[in-house]
Amino acid sequence: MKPFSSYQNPALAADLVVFGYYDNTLSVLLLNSKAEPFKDCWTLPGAFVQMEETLQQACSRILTTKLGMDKVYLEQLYTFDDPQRDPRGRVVAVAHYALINPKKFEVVAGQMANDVRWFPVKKLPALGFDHKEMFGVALQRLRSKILYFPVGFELLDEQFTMTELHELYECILGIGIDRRNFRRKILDSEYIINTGVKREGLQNRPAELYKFNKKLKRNNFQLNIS
Amino acid sequence: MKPFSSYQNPALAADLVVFGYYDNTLSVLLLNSKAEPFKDCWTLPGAFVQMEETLQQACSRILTTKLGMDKVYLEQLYTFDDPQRDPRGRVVAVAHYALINPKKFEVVAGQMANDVRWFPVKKLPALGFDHKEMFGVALQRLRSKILYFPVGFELLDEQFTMTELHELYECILGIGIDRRNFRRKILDSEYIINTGVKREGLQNRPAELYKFNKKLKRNNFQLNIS
DNA sequence: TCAAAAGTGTTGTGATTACACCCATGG
DNA sequence: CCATGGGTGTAATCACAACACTTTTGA
Repeated sequence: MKPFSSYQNPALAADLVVFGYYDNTLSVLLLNSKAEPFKDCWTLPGAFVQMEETLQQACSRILTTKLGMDKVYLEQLYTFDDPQRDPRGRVVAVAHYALINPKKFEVVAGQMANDVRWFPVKKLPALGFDHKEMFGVALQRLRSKILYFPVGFELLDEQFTMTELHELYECILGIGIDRRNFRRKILDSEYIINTGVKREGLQNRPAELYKFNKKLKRNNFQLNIS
Repeated sequence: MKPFSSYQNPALAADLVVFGYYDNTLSVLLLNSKAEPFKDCWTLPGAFVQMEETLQQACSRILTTKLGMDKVYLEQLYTFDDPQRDPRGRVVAVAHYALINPKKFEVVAGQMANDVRWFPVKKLPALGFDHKEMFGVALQRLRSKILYFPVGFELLDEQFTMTELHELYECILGIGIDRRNFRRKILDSEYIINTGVKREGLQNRPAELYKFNKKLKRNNFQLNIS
């Protein structure tokens, strides 16, 4: 049995939903493609998977070369396989999502794209391919994951205030959460540590700064939303 | 940009973790492969995805031609992409799991396999490729899914007793669940309907038979385990 | 002293757990 | 009448939701 030479295989792509959080807004990175079939359309960043690389490596390659990012939180989402999803031919795409802190990277348009921009998730333009669907799956996954796993820390600075974390959760989930109940829940979970440092220099009471408790075993957290 | 002819693509496979439930045991269907590289080894059923077919269709093809099954519950799990996972060459495999009622099908070994057998999940043999890992992901997914979605009904007969459903949950989750609390929870969720019929002929009190309430909107169920 | 955001506890309610006895049937 | 599994209710506990006032700072 030698299917590797005798059969034709679909092309394999890795596509990325890159989430970033700034100005109290959750955003997604989109490319304005230079090439057909979605020229001048916004699309998710993606690339064909090479014979010798893993999906993770393909994603890293996209992040590094096209976007100037590295070492980010990355998770596989779902594989999209509609034979018609790419007008150029059969492409099976494995969707991933990444979480980054936009402050840490300067986004640069690579050779493939005219333009790379952050779009607030509530103001997305029309997307090419089946990328709207990929985005939907990614947002859903992020929303459910943040309830039982501390993914939020990937989006914030090393140190952050309780209010910043609180606003991040409200923003991602799209709901209001009682401030005191949120604080208690988070502190009880022991996912964060008080650094003892305070954020000074504002014209109101200085907020305590926290950091993520990296030593924590998982399964210790379940946020139920109000 | 014409990557479809100019680049070589990895082979794409669909692999299946087929769960069945009988004799109070959750089992998985394995093939004893006739072909290298895992001749006389147990493996999960799988096939290469053809250019014109979807992953779902590839799975159906496996289920129909190799196993004589059709129209079963099927869900995509995860895509396995380690370049070394198949000694024959680069194969990216999209793992799925299926739920079937073994009573409804007669398992037949297709031309690819010497032998097709059900193995209780607690007594699995060594598996070829990375199929142990695929199985692990599948079991984990089934366990978490059954807590908020009525997948259990795919494994039982059309009509079933509360005790049968209870035992199924205990078996899949591998824990004991209080009988009265389970009953209350399930009935409150309205996922099942009392048919009014009873299972007669046993030498004890006849049990009421229930069926799945197919009209129910989702999101109405959250089983918390004791 | 004022504005603006940070910090803090309590109480009512609803859900979950733990638990034991009676019922219906066939042999 | 007995063995077997089927069916039922309640009380204690816990977790969550709702809620308002005080503190600290800079201007």
